[in-house]
Amino acid sequence: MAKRTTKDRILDASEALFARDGSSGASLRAITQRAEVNLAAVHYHFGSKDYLLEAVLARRLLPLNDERIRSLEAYQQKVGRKKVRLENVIEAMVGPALRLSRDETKGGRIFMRLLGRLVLEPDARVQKLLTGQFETVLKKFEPALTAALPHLEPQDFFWRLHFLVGSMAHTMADSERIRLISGGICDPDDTEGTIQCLVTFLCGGLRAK
Amino acid sequence: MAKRTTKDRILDASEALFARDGSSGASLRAITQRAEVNLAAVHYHFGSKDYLLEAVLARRLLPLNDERIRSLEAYQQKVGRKKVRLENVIEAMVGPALRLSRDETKGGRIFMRLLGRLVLEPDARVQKLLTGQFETVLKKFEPALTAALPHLEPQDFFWRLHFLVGSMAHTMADSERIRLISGGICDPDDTEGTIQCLVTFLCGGLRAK
DNA sequence: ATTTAATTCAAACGTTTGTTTGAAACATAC
DNA sequence: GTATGTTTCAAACAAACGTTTGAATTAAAT
Repeated sequence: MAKRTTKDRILDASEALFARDGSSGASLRAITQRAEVNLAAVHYHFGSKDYLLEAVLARRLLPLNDERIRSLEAYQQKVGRKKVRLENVIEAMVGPALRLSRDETKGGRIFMRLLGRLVLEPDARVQKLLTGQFETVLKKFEPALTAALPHLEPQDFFWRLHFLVGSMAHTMADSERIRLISGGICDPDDTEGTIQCLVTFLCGGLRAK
Repeated sequence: MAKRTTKDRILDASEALFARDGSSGASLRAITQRAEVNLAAVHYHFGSKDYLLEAVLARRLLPLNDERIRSLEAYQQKVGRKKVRLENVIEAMVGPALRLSRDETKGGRIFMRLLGRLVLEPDARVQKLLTGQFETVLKKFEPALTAALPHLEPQDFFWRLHFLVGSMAHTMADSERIRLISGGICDPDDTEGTIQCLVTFLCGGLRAK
């Protein structure tokens, strides 16, 4: 049995506490205590609290965006020169993200909550990392999206993309509230059902009017 | 000229700094310095940092939800027994919120950024306040929404409401990113245009399939 | 076994944190 | 003008913060 290294234990504990208490609310003492690791280990392995946060993000985000792009390219290869279906493009975009948000072995809800919090944090380094990641994905998806939505003006196109991101982020980050407000009718643990429901909604909105 | 009281100055400064730095990232010293007020004034007027945050929220949220409910009731009175149009119901829900988010005399973007951050903060008192507010609004809107969307299963109904909240919250909280990713094509300062664009998208999504 | 590098540890550093205190300043009433 | 209640102020409190240090420990290499 491969034992978890000090570095991984710190990353796991940081992810959980940054998500719960915010990047300034979570203290290194609380993190190292949870990780059962010496306080100074953070600075030894990561350099500072800020670099630690970056490492927590990178560990999940880089594989996620790889997966998105791989999904899209796989679909594009499959359809060849035929017309792309909007549903499939959207699925390639939100599917991997939502699956990650429900995969507890990879941070799951915890990481998504953290991500949701960081989006509104104006820290320069964090913002650069996040928008950089998003732009990489957008660049890859834009041709397929415009091909599937030829009637949309550029202005509406970007606005609706913006709304899409909002729905997706909210669904990924806050998975228990839906259970509450629906009185138990909706089950966020049904990942594939949630994805399909979201894709339907988004495609309806993107195609509107 | 009515001069701003100490209490108001503290509320304004808190709103700005809580939004920028988070509820734990913003220190009372930074707040009182910005408000040009003595440090102890916070505890004299509000009791503690936590109660201060509550006061910042209540100042904006209570009037907003009053306005939403008033908008809906005004529309319901106008149409009488005739069939309600989905667009108008959604407008009554997201319109006041988005207008508030663009009204710089009432906190505007600053308050919305704060709100967006707090939604994911699991602090018990804050959560109770926020979900309580949302449930009040939902109770009022639910009949009109189900009337305008009779074909929707309860499960889909709540999921799509959830997606709606996500798009709305994201649009309110993060008004500059859209300018960036659209390369300047979209203008978040055009409040009514943004509202119409959002309402169209949401209604398309709500009606989908 | 000895040397070298990598990692862990307890303790302390100087700041900054939220909160409290008691006196000073102000306003309002008699 | 004296008295009363409200608001402001500078100063201090203990606690928690991120970070640094140098020795102790472990692992790897020779």
